[in-house]
Amino acid sequence: MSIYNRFITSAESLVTTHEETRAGFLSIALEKNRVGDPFVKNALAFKAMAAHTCRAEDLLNLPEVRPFLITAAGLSDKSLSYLDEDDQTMAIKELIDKFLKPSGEAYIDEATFRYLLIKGDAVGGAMRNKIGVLGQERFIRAIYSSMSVRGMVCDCVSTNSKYWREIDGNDAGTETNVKALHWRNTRGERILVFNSKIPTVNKNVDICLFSSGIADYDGIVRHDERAIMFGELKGGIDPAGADEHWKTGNSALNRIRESFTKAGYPKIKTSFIGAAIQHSMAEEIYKQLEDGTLSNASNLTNNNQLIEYCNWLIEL
Amino acid sequence: MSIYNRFITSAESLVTTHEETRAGFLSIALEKNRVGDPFVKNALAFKAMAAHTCRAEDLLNLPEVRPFLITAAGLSDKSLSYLDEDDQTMAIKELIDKFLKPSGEAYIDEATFRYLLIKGDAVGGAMRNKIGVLGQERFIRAIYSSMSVRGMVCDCVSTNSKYWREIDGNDAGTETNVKALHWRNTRGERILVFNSKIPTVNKNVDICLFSSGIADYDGIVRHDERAIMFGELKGGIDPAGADEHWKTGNSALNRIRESFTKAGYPKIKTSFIGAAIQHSMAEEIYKQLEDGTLSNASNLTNNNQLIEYCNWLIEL
DNA sequence: TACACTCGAGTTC
DNA sequence: AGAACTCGAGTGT
Repeated sequence: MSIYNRFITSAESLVTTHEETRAGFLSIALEKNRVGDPFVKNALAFKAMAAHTCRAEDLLNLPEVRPFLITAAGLSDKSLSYLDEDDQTMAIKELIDKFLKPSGEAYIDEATFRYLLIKGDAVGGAMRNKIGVLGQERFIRAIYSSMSVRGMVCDCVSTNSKYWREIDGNDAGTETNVKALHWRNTRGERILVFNSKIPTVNKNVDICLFSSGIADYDGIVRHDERAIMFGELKGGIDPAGADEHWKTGNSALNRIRESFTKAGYPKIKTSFIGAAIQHSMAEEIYKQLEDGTLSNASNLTNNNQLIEYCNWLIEL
Repeated sequence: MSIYNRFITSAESLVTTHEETRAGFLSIALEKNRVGDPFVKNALAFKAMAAHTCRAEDLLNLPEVRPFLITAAGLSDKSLSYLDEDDQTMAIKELIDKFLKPSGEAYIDEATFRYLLIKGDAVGGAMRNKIGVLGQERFIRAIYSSMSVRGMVCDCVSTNSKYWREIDGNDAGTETNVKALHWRNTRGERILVFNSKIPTVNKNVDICLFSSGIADYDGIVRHDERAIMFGELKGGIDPAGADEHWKTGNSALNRIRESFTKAGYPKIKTSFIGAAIQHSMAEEIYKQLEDGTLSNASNLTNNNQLIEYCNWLIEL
């Protein structure tokens, strides 16, 4: 089977360049500084609130700093879903006994420092979500760009709205908060839905293409017979995570194929877009493209490949 | 096909209990405090080193604080592999101009706070590695326990040594830094290797069982004909990560099966041990146990299941 | 030494 | 409310 994407000429052509990796890490650093800002402010606020206390134990009498202390005690917000009030109180007491008291007069600094260390992990988590969102936006800009060249009209519905509006690809920001896009190609109307739970798979899917008009958008994900293509999109640039996330994506794609085959639609198309692609996984992707397991793919950081992918997607 | 593990009576029996999840998150918090300690100390040391400076720019004249500033600028150690000296210097200058100067006299606190935020992400990373190691140790203790009941003798080679020594399962700490175990069962000698790259798969595998004596240990991973079973071990307890990591593990296991089938050994056994198992993935695991795709499995937090798994492993 | 392992910090559906 | 999405912070082979 020949590969649809003219810019995938070999497994190697899928691999991310060093320069793209570098650029990715630099932009992460910049963004991380911004995301961290509120926590720096919180730390300063805590210092002010605690300034009039004399000893570590006094902090227990300030209910307004309890959330701060819970964090300083090493508890992530995530963990709080599994811990009750007593667990949290116990953690705070441990913090005071094992770390704040021993630091003597510097107990406020000690608490502040520990708060920041723990919130640093939180900043990392928030960043990872943001990186994913930025990847989707990059993909959507490529779609607009491909459509713009053809003079196509595209409608959009946002994550935070129920109304469709026509997109002007030149407007800044139109790639943010996109829940779904709609357009018309030579074969009919198409709706591309992002991050949606597909009942047949019982899992969320990054990219979901259906044959549908806007009027049928509600509940379209239940119409297996209208489903055309599903795709996984991985926006991260870390080479160390590349194979890890490809393995996850590959399992997710297999679940999609198995579910749709079982539901009587074995011809469902699948595709993969990744920003971090390493040699070894590129070989696997290339093989899957050759044997038809994957219908298309692209390196998100390779514009030619990405636009070619979008051209294919739009005309599917 | 019937399931080897008597304590896997249904998909449900694989699912992790809330109490185990709670305990896991609590122990993460405790450990995180310990791992964070050195960074708190670094922060204090920086404050002392910078105390005699008057303005943010003065920090540029202190070469010994450059690594500290690189971190404060938002650059992870990981990212440094992709960034050159100039990139790093540029990041530091951004830090000074955008964050330190605007904070006026508080520039030392500002730098310290940002350092801690970034290192907090590092602490998180180190923790995740540690959690993985603790999972392996828990598994090894179960193996010792199972052997101890049978009065079996077990030899061990550490990650940091080339010499085998006999294990006394009652000695504390013998489960740490284990690279491989050796024992003899009714069918012959067995060596269980941890975290080893298997040439045939060209990937690292968590648990690798071979038919081999100690004398043949070197290079045993190249002997496909001696390979008996490969397993994935996931020590994390976060329910939110459970399906994610099962997908990864499932892909890894598929690669093992495919590689060994291609190499002429289609009967290679595979297994999965996970600490965080959710309902939906439990169904998939259970199905794979029923149809023989997986030879065995266990929830790492369920002692009956785990011991039963070890009994099976030891006698394979 | 390049490559791929560890896993949970967030968020969203 | 519960399940599963985002991805890179470490580490080791």
